Amino acid sequence: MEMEEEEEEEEEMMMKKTNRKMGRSPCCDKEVVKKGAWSPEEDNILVKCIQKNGHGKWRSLPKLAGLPRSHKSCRLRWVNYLCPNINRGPFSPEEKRLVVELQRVHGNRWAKIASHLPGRTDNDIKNLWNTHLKKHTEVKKEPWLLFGSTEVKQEYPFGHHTVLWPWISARLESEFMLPMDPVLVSSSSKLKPEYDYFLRLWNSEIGEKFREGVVSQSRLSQASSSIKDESTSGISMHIDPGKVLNSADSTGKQEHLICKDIQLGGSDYFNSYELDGSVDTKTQLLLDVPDDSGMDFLEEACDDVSMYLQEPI
DNA sequence: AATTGGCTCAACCGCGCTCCA
DNA sequence: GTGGAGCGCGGTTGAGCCAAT
Repeated sequence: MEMEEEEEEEEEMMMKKTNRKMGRSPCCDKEVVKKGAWSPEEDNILVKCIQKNGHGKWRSLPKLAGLPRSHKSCRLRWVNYLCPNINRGPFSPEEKRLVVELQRVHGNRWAKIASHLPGRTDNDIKNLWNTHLKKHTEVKKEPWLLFGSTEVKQEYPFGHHTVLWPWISARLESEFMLPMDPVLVSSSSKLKPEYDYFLRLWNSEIGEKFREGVVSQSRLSQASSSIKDESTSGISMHIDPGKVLNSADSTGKQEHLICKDIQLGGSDYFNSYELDGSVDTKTQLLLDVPDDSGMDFLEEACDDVSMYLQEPI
């Protein structure tokens, strides 16, 4: 049995070497392969084969397992269904909210989104989006449309503006990733216009108070259960002086951003950052956005947050 | 009871990227 | 530099299920 497998592996190696020189071998897709739903027997064979040989060599796996399936089909079956890490339960409201926020940030990059949701596959998320969440596309594009909705009033009883914080946090988390790309660091002009706007919002008095925990933990938890706090300051940080990033603001002025490694307090998604340098406390600065930027709703959010911060806790 | 329409989700298809000879 | 192999990803399809008519 083992001898046979060794011979097969050797044959596989020989085929690989030969194919390098003789062009593409007949793809298994073109052979007679079984399509359609997988039977429990096939699942069993695939799982046993992967447990024995590991996954990664998808091309050779169908032959190894003796399955009349394409390597793509085998991979898909494992990745989307048989992998033991997969969470096959229904999506929680929190997961749905996260998918919506991440879709807003990343677009239809389902694999990227799935990487933020342990146990969920890109296919699951894609299906969730197409079947449940797509109808909210307009709201996704224009979050201020959430203002006043019954759902938001129920979920954000302390002010509908708070619905924006998870969204803003998600944007920041994503946008701050951009300068970490060496290409982008060396060419900040490639940064998206919105990037600077979100930085300034986060860098504002309001953002500062938000970070410092003026918005108390209890309220934060109601504003977004995605953001977990460990201390009264709301966010626990560790400074990494090695990560000093540059970005240009709308005037071309360079700001230095010190990226901090954040203790997430239970959330592995919402990283947070604090800005070092010229902290502009004027809320008006936030509103200095072109009319066609699509960010006008933030003006209302800023007003709401300002009023909110003055409310007794 | 039969039909229809909508919904869900597993699976397929094809494109594009990366690696390597 | 070029082209093939291998793989991952996103879009799409279609079978099965279920509720409404």
